[in-house]
Amino acid sequence: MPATIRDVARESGVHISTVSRTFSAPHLVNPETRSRVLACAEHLGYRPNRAARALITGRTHNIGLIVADIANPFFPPLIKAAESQARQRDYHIFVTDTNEDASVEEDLVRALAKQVDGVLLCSPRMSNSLIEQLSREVPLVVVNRQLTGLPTVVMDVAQGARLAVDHLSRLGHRHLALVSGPRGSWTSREIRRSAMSAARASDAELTVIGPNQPTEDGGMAVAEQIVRSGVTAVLAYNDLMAIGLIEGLSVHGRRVPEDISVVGIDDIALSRLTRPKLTTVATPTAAAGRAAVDMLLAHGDDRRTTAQVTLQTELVIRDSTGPGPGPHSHADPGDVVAPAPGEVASYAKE
Amino acid sequence: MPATIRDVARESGVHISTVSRTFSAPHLVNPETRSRVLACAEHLGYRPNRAARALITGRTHNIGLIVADIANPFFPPLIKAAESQARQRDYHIFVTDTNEDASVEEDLVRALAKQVDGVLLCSPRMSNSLIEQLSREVPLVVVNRQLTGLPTVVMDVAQGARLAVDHLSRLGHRHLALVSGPRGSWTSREIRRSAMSAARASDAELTVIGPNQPTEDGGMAVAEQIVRSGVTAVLAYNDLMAIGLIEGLSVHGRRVPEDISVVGIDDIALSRLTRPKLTTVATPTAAAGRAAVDMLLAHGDDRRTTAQVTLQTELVIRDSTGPGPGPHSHADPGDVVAPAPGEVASYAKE
DNA sequence: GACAGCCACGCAACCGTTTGCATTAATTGG
DNA sequence: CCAATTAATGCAAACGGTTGCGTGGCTGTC
Repeated sequence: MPATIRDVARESGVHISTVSRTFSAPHLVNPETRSRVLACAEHLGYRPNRAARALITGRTHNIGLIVADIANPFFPPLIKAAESQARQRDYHIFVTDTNEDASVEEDLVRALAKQVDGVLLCSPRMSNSLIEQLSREVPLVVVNRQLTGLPTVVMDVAQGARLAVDHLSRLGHRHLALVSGPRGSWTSREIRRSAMSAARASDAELTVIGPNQPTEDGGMAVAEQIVRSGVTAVLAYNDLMAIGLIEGLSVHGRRVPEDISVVGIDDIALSRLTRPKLTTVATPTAAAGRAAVDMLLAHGDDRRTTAQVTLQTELVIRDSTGPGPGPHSHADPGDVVAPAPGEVASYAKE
Repeated sequence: MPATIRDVARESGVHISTVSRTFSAPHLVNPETRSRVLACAEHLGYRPNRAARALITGRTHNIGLIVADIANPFFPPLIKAAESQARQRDYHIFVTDTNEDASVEEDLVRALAKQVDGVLLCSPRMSNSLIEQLSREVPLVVVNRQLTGLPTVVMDVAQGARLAVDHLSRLGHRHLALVSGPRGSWTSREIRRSAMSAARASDAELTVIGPNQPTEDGGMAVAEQIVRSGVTAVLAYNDLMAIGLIEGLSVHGRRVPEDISVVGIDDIALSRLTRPKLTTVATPTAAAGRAAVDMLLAHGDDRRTTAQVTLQTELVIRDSTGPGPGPHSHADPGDVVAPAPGEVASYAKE
């Protein structure tokens, strides 16, 4: 039913190869002929069939994007940024969702492999070795996990976690808890590692609780443990969990930040709208989406370029953190000064 | 590089057509041969090339899904449901985002048309006539807009708006405002129509404010107008706006629900987590996603089946609505009883 | 024992494009 | 004025599958 290249060729009295060239190599065809062909194409409503083109060129002009959970507000800005970046280069994005299930990731990559030119793997839960194996079947860019030998883009969550712990300890909190994320998350391990060393450096105690589901419910579910543990400040794996946790704490009669301080990570739009407004570590998700697309499209066919991008994070101090029972540390001249509420403390990329 | 059907044929000593049949029509090939072919295919890591298959069968096994804004939490549950429904039938979903811009919708449909078997058009902002025109170029299922002659799935927001207005008027509110949605939204028109008639029926006054951007910012932006208008209760186009509005009202020193009651629409996950928890009209988004996929895949090639599905909505009463200045209407025996907070009032589909 | 029928499989055309090569016409240089 | 370029187009072989049709061998029937 839809017009094919042959219809256009017949209508404009040239060979199909000429029609093909008017679209894919216009400089090779006489301007006069070209405009005639274009007119016919327009008139017939002709649009090149991408499947057929893909068959011969080997490029589908599609990109796969696999995220753990579309419903997690962390991802949509990343997706939108990737989409608009891709669209600019005449690519389309295939978004899919694994429901936080490591075992479906593999299937999805394989299913996508044949109909895309590459896959953006965001926040993978599967093993490094499996990722490496898959990267031999289809070009891969990994987001939110560092992996040698593959192009990756990560947020500097270690820096963010350090900022958060420093902020809490400077407020006088000596007993902290870390509510960690899902099993298999590189980000969660990274946060844990960095938070522990930061706590040690400022002589605070850090209890790790997890792994947990990275959702509101996951945060709510640990509220009781937090209360029992007696800590006065919590760093959560992400904002969603922090928000769920605050809700759970209120059920147990604890107020934030008066009784317990809570810090999230991600700075999703929502964190500005809850009460109290959430103190959190802002991660540049849109930039990550753009970078990932750029990296995938950059190395045309040589798979050797394996750039590793690290994006910096910032601590955004809002209303969910307050003074703890310990002594405030008055900032020394040489010390990093905690910014006023609502402002932003950022460190340059190392 | 990747194995093709010919490699498998060579390795297993049969013709390519036999290999093809082992995958697309297994009953036509001898079980013994079949298992040999399957073994070779497995061994070579062969996976059929969907682009090539699409070329001859005319079916890509892909579905396009166009939404106004992925970052609006209303959509992710719909997307996830559509994805999982599609996956069950060996289809993939292409998600794209129009940034609430009517003019990019057309381009996206056309761009998708050639690489999908059909498009799910969610919450379109473009004109009916354009939709009809596009539906002749690619099978379309329209979600969140009623349109004769095309398969559609809509939520019964008219019913929802009526429930909301009745709820408010029963609480004693006589001056209501409707914060409407974006230009071009069928849902917004529908809500407006129904809310106005419900207000008239219960002798309340209804001020319409809009059109507005359907986001938190959009809600926040109308707070001042609401305050100036002197209304005591507001129905917002969606939860996001309701939440933004509540935030904006607090900036103007108004408390919800003590000073002003607010009702949202959608029942996004977030509406349970804000303070106060939002009273809202729950729309069955997941069911809509599933239904849309089913409808698209149902009518194989006959485009004549144009079922219209309407999904029922429910009023969920939480903490953002309270008594107004007017007299409470005590529920008559024959009246619909407002349910206890946290419960659900639902009407059967008409 | 010949014939109808069926089962498995091979053959080859086809889907809509791209692209290296051949062909023709027009242009340039010597 | 002819040979050598160059520009514009045609030709046909791919790309990786699917599918209608044909064929050979085997079984069962009378």
